[in-house]
Amino acid sequence: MKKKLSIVDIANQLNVSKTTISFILNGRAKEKRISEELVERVMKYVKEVGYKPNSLAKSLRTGKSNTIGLMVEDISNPFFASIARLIEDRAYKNGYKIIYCSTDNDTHKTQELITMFRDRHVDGYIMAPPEGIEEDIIALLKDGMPVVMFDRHLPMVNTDYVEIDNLFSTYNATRHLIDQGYKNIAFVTFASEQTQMKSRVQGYKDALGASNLKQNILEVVFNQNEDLIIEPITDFLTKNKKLDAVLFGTNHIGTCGLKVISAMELSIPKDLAVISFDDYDVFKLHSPPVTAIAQPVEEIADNVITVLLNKLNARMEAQRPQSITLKTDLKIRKSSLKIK
Amino acid sequence: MKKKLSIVDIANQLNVSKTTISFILNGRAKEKRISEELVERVMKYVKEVGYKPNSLAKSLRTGKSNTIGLMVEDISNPFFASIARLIEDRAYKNGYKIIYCSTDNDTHKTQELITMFRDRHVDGYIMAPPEGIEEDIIALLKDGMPVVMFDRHLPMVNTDYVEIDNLFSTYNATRHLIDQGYKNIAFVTFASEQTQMKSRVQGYKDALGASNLKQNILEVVFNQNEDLIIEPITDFLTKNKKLDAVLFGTNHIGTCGLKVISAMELSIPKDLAVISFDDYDVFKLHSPPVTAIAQPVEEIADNVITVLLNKLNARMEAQRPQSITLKTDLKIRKSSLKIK
DNA sequence: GTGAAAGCGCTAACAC
DNA sequence: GTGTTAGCGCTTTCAC
Repeated sequence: MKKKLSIVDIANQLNVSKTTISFILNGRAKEKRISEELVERVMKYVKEVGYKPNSLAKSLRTGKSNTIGLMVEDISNPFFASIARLIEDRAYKNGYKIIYCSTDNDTHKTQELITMFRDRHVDGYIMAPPEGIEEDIIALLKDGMPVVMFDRHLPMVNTDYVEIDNLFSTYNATRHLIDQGYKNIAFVTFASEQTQMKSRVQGYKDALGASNLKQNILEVVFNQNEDLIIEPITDFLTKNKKLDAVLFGTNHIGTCGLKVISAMELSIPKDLAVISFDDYDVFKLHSPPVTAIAQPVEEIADNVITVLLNKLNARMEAQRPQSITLKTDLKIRKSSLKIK
Repeated sequence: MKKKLSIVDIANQLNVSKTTISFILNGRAKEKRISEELVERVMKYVKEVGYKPNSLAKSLRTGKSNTIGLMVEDISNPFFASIARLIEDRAYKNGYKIIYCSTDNDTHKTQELITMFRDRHVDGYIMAPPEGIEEDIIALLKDGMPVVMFDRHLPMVNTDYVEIDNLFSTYNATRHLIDQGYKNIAFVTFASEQTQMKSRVQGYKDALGASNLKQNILEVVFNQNEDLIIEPITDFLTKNKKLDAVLFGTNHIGTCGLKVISAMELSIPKDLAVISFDDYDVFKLHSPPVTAIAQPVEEIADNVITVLLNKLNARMEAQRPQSITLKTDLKIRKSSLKIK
């Protein structure tokens, strides 16, 4: 177990002061007019012995940790998992590490996690915030921490966010069902005040309203336990036999919905047409393939990290918060077509 | 933006030395025989002003960061995502944070990531190691870092790992196909020397051998790009028309395989019976539902973190590395039954 | 151009 | 029982 060497060891070995080494290592040699020859000698030696600065000490001194805190609803949800993956890649490429956690949409848990992140001195925050966390975020911002939200935002909090056009997404999907001739269209969503869910409901309502159709909305609770989602949907579909189409507000609800439909032995789209939010393997491979509102995950991740890196690099000039809205893509498949 | 207070501020405010504060905060009051009255006064004040010790300084001093490095193949793969989620929960509950990354099974990338983790002074490593990383892990172990592997292990590296009984899993699945009357059973796997993949192939071979059946193995390359998996499978299935069953060696291959089968308009199980590794929504919801080898993800995560925490807490006594092997569960569904 | 030294906030050996 | 003090390894001001 070779002892870790420090900047002092290097300095002693080379008969130079540690200040000089520090300057050279931080690329400030030119600025400090350190001789090229010395720079080269130091660099060579450093590489030779494989010296790595202690990032902890560096962070303690500079107050920067080169770490980004990422908070998603649930890392095992495919939407968040892919976003996390893409953000991870981009962050590492820019010298940042990611610490992540799943909030479960739980305000209290999220508060604790924010505290943990603060403790660890993360340089910036990326999050899909749960409800009721406004105060904590505002406190963060007040202390000068960059925060970028995605998937949803908090109307009372003035910070950057990247979202999709939720309203148009469901409006468009609902219109598609109407155009196909469906008349009793249901919408299943989480009971939630989150912006994205509210817009999704609104888009659905708007589309129905424009055609004078009746609303059928089911709200389920957000929960890790699938049974708590499956049960109310089963109930709902059993009681509303007239429904001829259903739009699921999230991928998780969509997956659960498909399980219910399969258990009830309903035929898609003959008995019930289906559209779900988020496009992924379960929907693509389903028989029949399920029409889905595809979110541009790569674009979302790209935008999120770009916005955050900008803020991180330009801490000085407090720029105006940006809000970015991206388009979704309705992937039309058999599950939503009308059978003649 | 209120200035962060330090232990010195507390000490001054209370007219006590910072050592005393430190002892009290670290629960060593009893041991140091500090008066209960003082302890109470300090605790009360600390809570009142919301003082939080600077964990960076603490880490610098103690050499402990309370961080665990988690390396998976790909965080967006549902198997790894669920494991990560479970490990995350358990780790947080025990006061550890997780830094994670996806290795892409790329040795070079993994080396860089290990370096990053070392830089950040993680206390322990959890990883599903790619091939060729033996040296780096051995170096880690030599420096006294706890490393726990899962999903696979490195035969040349003597450290703890948690795995499933891969050999029996595929043996059993293959036997099931044979019992159903299938005779031309293929196995699709990643071209890999990793222990888990080798055992999976072996299990398949053993089962066939016992029944004197011919092997049909397709090896595809590990790649993020699905097309590079879909294409060879398409090719393979097109060229081997006699096949009547196929066993997919991982969930990702299984998903790709289903896409191919769907594109080729083969009927499951009439034209081709199917079994895949890993049980998740895509397989459960498929029509017909796909027989799958279910890994006990919770058990895996539990064991991994338990083993690691043990090592972390008992750094002194170098215990013998443990290897834990868990059982899988073959979920038999329609896709592998013989149609009469 | 280079070096000495202060200090980031904390812990722990040692002194009293 | 409590306080003094020496670092952990680094950056950066200021002096030469």
